[in-house]
Amino acid sequence: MALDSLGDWVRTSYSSNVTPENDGEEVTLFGWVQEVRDLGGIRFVILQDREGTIQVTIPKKKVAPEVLSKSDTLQKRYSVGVKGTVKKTNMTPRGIEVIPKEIKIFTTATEQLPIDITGKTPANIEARLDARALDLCLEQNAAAFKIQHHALAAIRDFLFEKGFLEVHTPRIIASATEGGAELFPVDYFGQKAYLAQSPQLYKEQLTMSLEKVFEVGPFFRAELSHTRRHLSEFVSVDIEQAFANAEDVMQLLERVIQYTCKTVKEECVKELSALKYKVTVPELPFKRFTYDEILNDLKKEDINIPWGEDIPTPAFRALGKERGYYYFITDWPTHAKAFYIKPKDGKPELCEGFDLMWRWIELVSGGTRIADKMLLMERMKEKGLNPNSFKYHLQAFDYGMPPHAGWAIGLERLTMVLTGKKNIREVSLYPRDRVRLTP
RNA sequence: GCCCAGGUAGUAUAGUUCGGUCCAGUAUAUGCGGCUGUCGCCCGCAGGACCCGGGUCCGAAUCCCGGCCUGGGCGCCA
Repeated sequence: MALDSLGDWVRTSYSSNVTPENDGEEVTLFGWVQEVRDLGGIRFVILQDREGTIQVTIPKKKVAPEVLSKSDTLQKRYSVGVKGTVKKTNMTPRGIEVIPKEIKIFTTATEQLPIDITGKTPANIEARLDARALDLCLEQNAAAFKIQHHALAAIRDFLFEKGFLEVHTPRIIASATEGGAELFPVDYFGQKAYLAQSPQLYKEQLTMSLEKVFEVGPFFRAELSHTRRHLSEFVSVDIEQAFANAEDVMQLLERVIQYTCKTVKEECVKELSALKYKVTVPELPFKRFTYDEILNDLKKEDINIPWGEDIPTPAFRALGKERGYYYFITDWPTHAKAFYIKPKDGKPELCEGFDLMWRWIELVSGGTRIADKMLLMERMKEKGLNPNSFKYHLQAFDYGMPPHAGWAIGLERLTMVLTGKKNIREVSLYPRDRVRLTP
């Protein structure tokens, strides 16, 4: 088939911008054929673009022969341009249709698509991810990413307003940031290096100069996790603030979350409706429970966690909804948290780390950090880490490390909460997990 | 890494209990034909599948073993 070029055509409107008030006007639309319904003497072509769909109506005896013959060849997913006249009508849900004067076909598509794009026979997540580029052409599948965009924009707005600087730290590092989690090794000009699991140490160092920083970016964990809420590559929204403690950054966090929910609820009406999901804006302050309180509540449910152990997922599920959807857990046992979390003054078995939970999902973790070099080295040793491998980090503590605190939001997990998606792979464009490396 | 359940046309499913009724049914998609107001259009026709390897058996989609993959859960982790 002879394909058309863009030529001098310029889009005048997205589908959603055309309203009955444009009756009689000429528009140039770009997009894709979503569906062709041919009734014999009349043909309906549903044109889709990023913002929605619009009906192009072709009364076969009334349009120009070139338009008719072009429209004869149209198939699903052809990339097309339509120049035509807007007509007010009560025959379509939108109250308008477009009668074409000229149609351009830019590219074609295979006859048999790998997934059903009309939504009549929804595909499984696996088939969808294998054909992700096409999968995202479905409104309800793209919706989660539009919501993620607005959520991240809200977070950025809020942090900029509070005086945070956006920074970028290395993804390629020489040694483990935190110990614990498994790292992906990479070859760095013959040296052994790793993909970063977190910006933790760098963002802490930046508090002694830039004071309030945040970073949004991907991080990598080589864990063999097999759950609905783990990815090998995930996006973290990290902040770190000088001259602040856990309570300060918890207050910042709950406002960030509230503002984000409010923004998404207001700006993503169409997307939320496509997802059939409602976002509720949480009240402030979020409830705060200590680790001991959670353990006591679990005892009432006949779940006994020995003091000092991490709280397993089934225990969180058992706690039910009465805790509210968002809640903090504070006062964790020091040894259950990372080495850089500050033990409580006068009660060193507890620490100033916290988690923000959404029901049973850990959304955010954070805390007051240790600013004292000797104490930090002590904690490293207790965790079985060798302070020598952190010498570049530790030297920063010789130059006036301020008291500081911070947190990290798992962006995909937040997106799950904002979209109602139950599998984290739905809210990652091209998810990477233990077995999936493509597309 | 462990436990449970699975893997059937492009997609989604029925059939597996108790091997023969299944050269595998249905919907949707695709192709061809028809239809002037559809919007999950409708009608007719056509082609299209039992995850891979091995085993048992007269006979395997169905039973057994191994592998790979998927869903759910656990662990690890965040």
